[in-house]
Amino acid sequence: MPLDCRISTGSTTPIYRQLIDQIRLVVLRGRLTPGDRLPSVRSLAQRLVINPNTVARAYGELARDGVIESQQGKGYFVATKRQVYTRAHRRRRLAPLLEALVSEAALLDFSADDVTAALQEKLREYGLEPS
Amino acid sequence: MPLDCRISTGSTTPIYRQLIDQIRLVVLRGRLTPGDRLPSVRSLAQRLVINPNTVARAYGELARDGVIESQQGKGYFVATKRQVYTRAHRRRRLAPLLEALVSEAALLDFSADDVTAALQEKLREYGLEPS
Amino acid sequence: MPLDCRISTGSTTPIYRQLIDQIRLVVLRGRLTPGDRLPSVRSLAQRLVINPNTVARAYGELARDGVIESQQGKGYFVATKRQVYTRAHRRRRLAPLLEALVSEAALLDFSADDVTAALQEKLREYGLEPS
Amino acid sequence: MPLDCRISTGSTTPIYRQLIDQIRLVVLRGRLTPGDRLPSVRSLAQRLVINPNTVARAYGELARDGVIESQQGKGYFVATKRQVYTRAHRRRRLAPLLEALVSEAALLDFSADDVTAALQEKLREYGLEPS
DNA sequence: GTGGTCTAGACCACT
DNA sequence: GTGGTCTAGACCACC
Repeated sequence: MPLDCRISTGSTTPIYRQLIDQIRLVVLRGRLTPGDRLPSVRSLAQRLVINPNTVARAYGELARDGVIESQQGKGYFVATKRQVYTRAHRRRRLAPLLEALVSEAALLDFSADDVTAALQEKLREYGLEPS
Repeated sequence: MPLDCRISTGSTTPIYRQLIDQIRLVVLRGRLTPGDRLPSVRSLAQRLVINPNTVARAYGELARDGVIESQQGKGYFVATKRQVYTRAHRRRRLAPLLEALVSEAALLDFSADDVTAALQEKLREYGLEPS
Repeated sequence: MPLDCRISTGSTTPIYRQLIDQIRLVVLRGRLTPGDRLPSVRSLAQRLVINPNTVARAYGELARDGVIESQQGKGYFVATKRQVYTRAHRRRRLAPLLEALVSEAALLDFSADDVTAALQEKLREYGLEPS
Repeated sequence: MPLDCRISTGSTTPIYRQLIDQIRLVVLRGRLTPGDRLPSVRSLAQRLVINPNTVARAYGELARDGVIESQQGKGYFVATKRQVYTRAHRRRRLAPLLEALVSEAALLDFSADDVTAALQEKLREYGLEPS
């Protein structure tokens, strides 16, 4: 049972973004490993009852980011070389979100402990446990 | 030395948003206190070499949020009554930012400890110390 | 003790407006009756510690509206002919405020009973009792 | 027949405010339901013969208030989750409008009964019947 | 095609 | 002088 995605058409985040995020997570969690084949554009589109172009776009962007690779005529596969981001790159991507969170928290007069506690809870939700 | 703002026109975050964030912080830090007058729309625009409409938009949104107040023909002033929010309201406003942070952190394969450490650092930057 | 006004300089409503409203009310309530003399511009300004121009402006607008009358060299007096507004005029002035109230109440999902009850309370605050 | 708005350019209330009020009402009355698409900024501007920026401003403020939501590249849609306010919050938002109404009514020498009757009428106009 | 931002400049009302 | 509104037109990002 490879890749069970759940799409909500009513959401404000576009479908192709939902696909991208879910596939990235599936790969990250190791439920699909390097070399595994993804469902074909058409089959996934049919299963999720969405436009094949939308799936194609998600696959395309994932390929551009090096998460998956296309093999002409065969389909898309999880990339063999795992994407390695530099520490700096990863921090740079996280920074604005961290900034937004803390700035809003400060404005709302949350204490440092409140924010930290809320973060722990949300991390657990995402399966990220402290060591 | 009233309200030294720094605007980067090259940034992806729009100018009016940069203004809003900086003014919110200045008020939060107490460098401008209730009743203090802000620079006039036109003078600030001239100083930052941006369009007065852009400043007006930032001021307008801050006023809608209750951070500052306008007095016709006199200018903008830091709001006298500080906004009071309910616990539920505050959590509801923080939630999407927390969600965005952790979801991106998971995608980037950060450990729970990494995120927590980064949060602590940013909290300190904002003057929020753990008790 | 004629005309005890209370001015709040911190308020967002300009001082001259506060003066106008308070004097209108005092006349309306009959605490100053037609022919009564108002404090001189300079004495009232001194008492309230505000700019004489502000008092002059308030008096001027009240005179323009026919609430008070100036007698050259003698001072300002409550108008002898009481302003008579037509029913239509008065309703026209109240209408937009009524519209604003009910429209916001509807948006906030208040019941008709809630709004009516809140109105009764506020009317009592202003000394307007139902017959 | 989607969203018939009527704009009066002669009115003292700004166009963008008229738009906001009318759209709020249309949503409230259920003539547009959650998920429904609003006319595009440019098409509505063209239809009403006003500047697109004016429509954009109205849409933008409605979005900030959570009445509608924007989906990049797709358009504006009636918000799916209806805003939930606390009792205290709702009363706080209604208070200044109530104050304005009663204060003006007192100034115009309306009786408590007059104001109450006028309120009942307007409430009925908005479909709010007393229980 | 859609919304989002910014500029330039005009006119008004208020103080 | 101040803020408030509106117009005209440009450029970008996203879908």
